[in-house]
Amino acid sequence: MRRHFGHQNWWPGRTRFEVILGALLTQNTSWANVEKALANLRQARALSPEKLTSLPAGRLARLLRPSGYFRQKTRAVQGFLRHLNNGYQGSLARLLRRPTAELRAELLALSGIGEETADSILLYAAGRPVFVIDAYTRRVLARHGLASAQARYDELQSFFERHLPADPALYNDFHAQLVAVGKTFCHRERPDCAACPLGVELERSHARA
DNA sequence: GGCCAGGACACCA
DNA sequence: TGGTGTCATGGC
Repeated sequence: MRRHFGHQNWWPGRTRFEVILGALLTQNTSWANVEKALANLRQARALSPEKLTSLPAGRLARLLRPSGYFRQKTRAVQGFLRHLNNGYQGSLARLLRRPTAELRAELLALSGIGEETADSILLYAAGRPVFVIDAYTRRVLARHGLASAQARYDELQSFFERHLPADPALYNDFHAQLVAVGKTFCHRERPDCAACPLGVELERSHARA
C-alpha cells in the first residue's frame, strides 16, 4: 500500500490539541470541511485549550459550522475542555500522560467521543500503539474477505493488534493507507479490486500458500 | 437533486 | 445486543 500511495503523513495537525479537535470534528465528515472549521478557529486565534475555553458556545458553534453537526460538535469540544480543565488544570500534557487504558476509558466517558474518536486521539495525539478502526477499514477488510461486515469494533482492532508489532508509527500510517485504499478502490457500487494494491498483494500471498 | 463523508448517541424491541 | 433515526455542512 505504501509503495502505491506513499507515506500518508497522518494526522494533519500542527499541534496535539489540533489533532484532538480534528478527531472530534471529522466524525462522519469529510476532512476538507474539518479544515474549514480549523481555519476558522485559527483565524479567531482560538487554537489552544485556554482560548477555546473562553469562547462562548454560540461563537464556537458558528466557527465549527462548516464541519457539520456543529451543535453536537460544540458540545463535544466543550465537554472535552471541561474535563481537561477540571481534571488536569487545562494541561494537555498531563492528560496525555495517563496510562493508555485509563485515558481511553476517560475519553469514552465524555459525550461525543466513541471508540474511533478515542482511539484516534490515543494513536495520533498521544502516540499510543492503538489501532484505529473506521468505516473505510471495515469496508476494505470485508471486501477482501479478511473479516465479516458485522464484526465488532474490538474484534477488528484485535485482528490488527495481534498481527502487527505494537508500533505507533506503523499503526499510524497503516490506518491511513487503509483509508487511501478504501477511498480509491473500495467504492460501494463499483470497487476496482483488480487495481487495488492490497487486493493484488493478497492474491499473491494466497497463490504462494 | 441525491449521495456521501476519517461517528456518536438516543430510543426501541 | 441489534436495528433505526437524527444530527448538518459542503463537494461532486
